[in-house]
Amino acid sequence: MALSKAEIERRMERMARTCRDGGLKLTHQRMEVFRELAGAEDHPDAETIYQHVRRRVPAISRDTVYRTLATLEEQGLIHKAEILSSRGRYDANMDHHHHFICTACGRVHDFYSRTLDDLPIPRSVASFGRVESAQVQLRGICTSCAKTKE
Amino acid sequence: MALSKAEIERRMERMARTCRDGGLKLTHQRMEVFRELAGAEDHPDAETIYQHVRRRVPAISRDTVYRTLATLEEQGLIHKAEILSSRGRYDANMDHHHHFICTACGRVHDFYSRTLDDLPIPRSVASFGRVESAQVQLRGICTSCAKTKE
DNA sequence: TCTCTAAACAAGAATAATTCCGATTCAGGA
DNA sequence: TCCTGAATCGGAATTATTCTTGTTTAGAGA
Repeated sequence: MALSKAEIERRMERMARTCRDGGLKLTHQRMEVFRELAGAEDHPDAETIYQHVRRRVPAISRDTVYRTLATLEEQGLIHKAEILSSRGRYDANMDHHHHFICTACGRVHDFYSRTLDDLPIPRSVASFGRVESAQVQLRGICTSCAKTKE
Repeated sequence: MALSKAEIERRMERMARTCRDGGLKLTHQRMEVFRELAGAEDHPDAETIYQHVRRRVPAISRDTVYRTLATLEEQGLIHKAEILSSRGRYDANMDHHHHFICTACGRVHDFYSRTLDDLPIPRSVASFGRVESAQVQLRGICTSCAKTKE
């Protein structure tokens, strides 16, 4: 079940409005990168987006795709999923725990919660596959980053 | 509050036992990489671990650190946090949602849950900082990967 | 204890994702 | 239409990670 044309158009319009409000130019490239994501449901990566948009905008560069994705994320128009930083982070704490991630400095704090260890998984998820683990990720600003910002 | 010597030793012993059981050699390098993580609470990345271990084992190579971390993770002795794959994944769905991630193929499925949108955050987290968003990550094997494995 | 061998290691080259840089183009306001 | 700063292009640079080749070594067995 792909997204409806109407939904895509709604997203395109919101994007155009946000860009205008933010003083960002509505370039052909920017719109096509967003259109690609607005119609996708499979969380594509930058390279995939680049390859698809290139069919419509042959001269577009990878750099533009990367820059545009970063800009759109800043504007709150898209999400970048899963990645904390470009580096993997390791941890020898094998007790079941959850993470608080500071979006400013990238620091990760573990925390524990019996309630969160045993989350109610919606029945609909079963259609995706078998769940093997569940973890809560909190994002925010840590106390030391909050201090330095003031 | 650093980890107690006793806890570190407990982890070291478990590591030694696991290696022996798995037919893995207890090399100096392997033990020092694990010791570094066993005593750390800050989720260091591979480069940081390399720099620290190097002070004790000057000739160790980055490759060994990377290989050892992968081996330790396979053995269930450490966690690799946050990273799904090496590529960022993008998403124009800005409604609050959660993720089911297939650990075999890396595919990501969105799902929705009012209950999960409003998780009870433990009071202790407040000491880390201000929480701005909460998201549940489920990991497992998706139906299509489960099929091809049979 | 000594020997042997597969497993593990070191060093640096290779790869992959992403970002930077200098030159060029263009969106949108005047 | 003209102008200017923002955005783009193309390729080089950077960063994290993995691979390759030759060397070392843990630990099994004599």
